[in-house]
Amino acid sequence: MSDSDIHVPAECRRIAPVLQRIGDKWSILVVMALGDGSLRFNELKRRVGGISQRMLTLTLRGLERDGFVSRTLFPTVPPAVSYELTPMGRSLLEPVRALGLWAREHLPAIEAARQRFDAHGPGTGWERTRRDAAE
Amino acid sequence: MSDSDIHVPAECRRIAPVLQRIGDKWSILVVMALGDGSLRFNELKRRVGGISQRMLTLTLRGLERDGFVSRTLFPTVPPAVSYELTPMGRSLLEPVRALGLWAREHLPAIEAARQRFDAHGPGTGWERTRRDAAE
DNA sequence: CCGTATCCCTCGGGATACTG
DNA sequence: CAGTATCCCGAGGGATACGG
Repeated sequence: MSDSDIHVPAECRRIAPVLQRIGDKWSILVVMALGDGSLRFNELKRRVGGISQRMLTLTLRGLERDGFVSRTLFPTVPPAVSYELTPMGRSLLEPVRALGLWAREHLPAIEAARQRFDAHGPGTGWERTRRDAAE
Repeated sequence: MSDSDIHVPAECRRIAPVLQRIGDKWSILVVMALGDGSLRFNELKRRVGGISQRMLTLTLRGLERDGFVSRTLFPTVPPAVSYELTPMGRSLLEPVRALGLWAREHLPAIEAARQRFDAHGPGTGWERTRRDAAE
């Protein structure tokens, strides 16, 4: 299977679920928060900011299930739990950070495009009409 | 603003929306389908496969609004419309493809992790318990 | 401290039918 | 061909309360 197979529909369908996992509301935030090292549940909650207890739990379970995050329980009283990225989780960090850098670099352009689109409505911006049907 | 600012909460919050745009159910599929060149509406629909007419329209509008895709109308009868990636859309393709390669490379590991997790339940896999509270 | 359980509401998104 | 309009359902996710 060559690298150029990526654009084949069948290939796209296989990677799409992964993209959506990463693209869900909280996963990347949690993964990036764990990028600097292990964190306990409530530390993580504060770091991410805005996430509900329920969603942090669900997100962590999902990431743990997929092998991105490891969970370590210290059976003390009160109990302590620390989360940390697995090797695979850390390797995920690289392409995700690349996308992050891209996003940061192009955010102004995106917002500008939105304003053009919303202001002048569909019809300006990158929208065009060809009087000639030839390409 | 340095590169290391990526892990700062405020920075993450800014890139998260972009990640979610890309991570929605159809956007990447459409962007990747357009990676090879411009396509007309129904060509695109067939290429992506499984997308409803409604969702293709909505996805394209979103991508157009954000400046990823340009729409060109040929006022013939019946009308023809072709979609193609803008320069920014093409530049997005790079980090997305990087993530795609990562996904393909690690998909087996992810699926294996899932089976461990689902079979033996939470408790095996990367789950651990520390009898000593020290780290 | 670290969750699980429940309620509830919004939004994504599929199916279908209709227009220029 | 390339959409728009309508209906409708299930998943996503917040708020809150409770348990070990």
